[in-house]
Amino acid sequence: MQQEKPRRSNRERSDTTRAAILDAARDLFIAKGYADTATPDIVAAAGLTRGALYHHFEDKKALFRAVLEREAGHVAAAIELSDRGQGSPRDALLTGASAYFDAMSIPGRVRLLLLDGPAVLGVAEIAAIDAAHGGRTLREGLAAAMPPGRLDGAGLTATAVLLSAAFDRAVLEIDAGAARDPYLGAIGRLIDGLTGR
Amino acid sequence: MQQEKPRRSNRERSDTTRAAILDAARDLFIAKGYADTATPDIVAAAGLTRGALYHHFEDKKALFRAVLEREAGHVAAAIELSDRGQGSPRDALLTGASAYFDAMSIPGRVRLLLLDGPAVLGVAEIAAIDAAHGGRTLREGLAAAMPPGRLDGAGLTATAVLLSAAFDRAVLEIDAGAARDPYLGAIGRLIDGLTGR
DNA sequence: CTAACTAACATACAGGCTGTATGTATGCAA
DNA sequence: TTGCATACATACAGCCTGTATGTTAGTTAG
Repeated sequence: MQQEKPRRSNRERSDTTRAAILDAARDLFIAKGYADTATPDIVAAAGLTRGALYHHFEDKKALFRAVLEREAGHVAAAIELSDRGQGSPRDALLTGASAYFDAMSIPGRVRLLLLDGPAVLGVAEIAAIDAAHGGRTLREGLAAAMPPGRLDGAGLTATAVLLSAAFDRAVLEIDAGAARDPYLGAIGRLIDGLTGR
Repeated sequence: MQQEKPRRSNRERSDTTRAAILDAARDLFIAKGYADTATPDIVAAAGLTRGALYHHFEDKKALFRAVLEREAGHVAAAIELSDRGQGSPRDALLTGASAYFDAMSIPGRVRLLLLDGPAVLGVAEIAAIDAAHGGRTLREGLAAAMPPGRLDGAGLTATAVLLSAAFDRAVLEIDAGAARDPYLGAIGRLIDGLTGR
């Protein structure tokens, strides 16, 4: 019974352990929240020790940030993918909202991105994270759907931000057990009201 | 130099120390956040020891909850107070929004009620807290301002929840340094769109 | 090919924090 | 005034984070 020596390159080793730590951390952050998740538990779940964690990440918060960035990337990719529809600007907004609902219905994403994220990293950093992953789309979609010339840049930005907040709250409520249809309907009413029916 | 013996009743002692702990905790939770605030620091600021804290509160989270409830009460009271205007339902909504903006501009309230609160206590408990302090008003105000019969109960509730989310995000942005006017304007546009101009 | 260096971990340690258990003094009630 | 309960203070155990140090394996210079 000769043991198979892995003989992997350093790069491979780093990548796999990094991924293992990220996966385990994600699961535990989702299950118990950031504060109640201990680094010994994370590395135990990944079959490693805390030495590996602190070799790859500066501290627990940096690990959390890495988990969030990966998750935000997945959400952005899912929305991007659904963007092929070329209906009216109004329909494009509703399609995007629906895709956002779908993407955020993956268990744990609400907690990661909308609850623990802002509290642990602060609003500025969270805004930076999902701005880096395509936060422009909503503002542009809204600009396309609004009657032109009625809104200056600041007004448009503020409106897009508030609409995004409505999206977030909707997925929060749905995640907490609320029905999806009333919130998708309410989003539609908000959009229709803004774009002038 | 005879020392003046306080000779206070037990009830008095409890009330003052409870208040002292709540005050000190509020200041530190605001300044450093819930997670980075240590109970030794809280009681040191209050001139007491941890024994007093754990005598009056079950644990750190319960203390935080008590701080939040007091703060939510102040916000609700401020809004209630501004509610005397009996203009159109639409104006009443905008007046309420403005009052909410004012109330939440007290430093630290955004962090307490909108960032740390949901993350530490969970959305359900936060919802319960500000439902207990008059969360009905927005739904009722919206019902009065909307054209009647166009919305069932679930739709109205969802719309009110999303509008409330927009309020929250607006004060978050303003708290983070954004200008107030664009957001008050955006709120107005949302309301006008919902109520059919 | 090998010696030196470095990356990728594991192990050990120091400080701090939370929650609890225990001790003490003061108000209160019989 | 005697006994009990309330309002604290003090002491302790366990856990967690971040760092410092040790060890093994991969990489590179000569």
